[in-house]
Amino acid sequence: MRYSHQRETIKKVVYGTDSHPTAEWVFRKTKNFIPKISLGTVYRNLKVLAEMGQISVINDDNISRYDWNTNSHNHLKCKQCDGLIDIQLVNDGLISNIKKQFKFDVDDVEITIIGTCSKHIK
Amino acid sequence: MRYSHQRETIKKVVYGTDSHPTAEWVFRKTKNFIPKISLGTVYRNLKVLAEMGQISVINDDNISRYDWNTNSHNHLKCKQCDGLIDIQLVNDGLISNIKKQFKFDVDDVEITIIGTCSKHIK
DNA sequence: ACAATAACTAGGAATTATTACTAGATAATA
DNA sequence: TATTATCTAGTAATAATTCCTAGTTATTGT
Repeated sequence: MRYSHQRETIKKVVYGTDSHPTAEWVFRKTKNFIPKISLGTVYRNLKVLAEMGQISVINDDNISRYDWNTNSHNHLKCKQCDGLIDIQLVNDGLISNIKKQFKFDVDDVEITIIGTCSKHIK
Repeated sequence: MRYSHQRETIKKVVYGTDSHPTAEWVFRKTKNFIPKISLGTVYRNLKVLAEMGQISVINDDNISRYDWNTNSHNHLKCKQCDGLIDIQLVNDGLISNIKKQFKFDVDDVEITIIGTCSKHIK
């Protein structure tokens, strides 16, 4: 893996937000630093960063969003503003339970809680 | 909403499997009954069936899959065979907890457990 | 039963997100 | 500094899904 200015900049952009941005958003932001960067470069580098474990990918409504937070965590998803909020739920016992009950080797537990965030509750 | 042979057939196809099929799969199966059905019709009707609450939509790796089971339930997703297995986890207290802790009105809790199913564990 | 009509369909074009390709640019190395 | 393997910009291709339109069909009133 060779150093690349593009990849470093893309990484900084993702690390600079909590908004779980899409590739398109990362592309627009990165253009502020590298105006001639191409969308394909953004996609390719988001993918390699994810493969290297430096960012994580979130699957949201059939589009990919990216997250600097690679620790296993969960999300509150607001239907009103479409925002994703990070939370940390403790699943003590859940994993070992699943393993016993279903003979299923657990790698990760994805929990997304859909609803309405405080901004939209009167 | 008018009766339509196509829609009824599509619904029966979805209700006839536990495999959480994609639109493409439903299209192929439905063609056995209505050879001239078009993919657009399948997509449109899957969407209206979901809007009517008669089927549910699962977002899996950026493609939509459909499920006759509209009760809130959870999934085990096997990385090896790409299968989805229905399970029912009890989240006693989780919802009210989230509501208190984050002032967030919960509509649904989506839990997908990623890993390896029994078929692939030696 | 029949005509009127609003909703539905097939077929194909359009759109959106993403990946693939390629000629030229650039980081690493000796 | 020359070599070279990796990377990028730009663009074409692909995949999933939605949109559009002329023709078809279920429904309703007569």
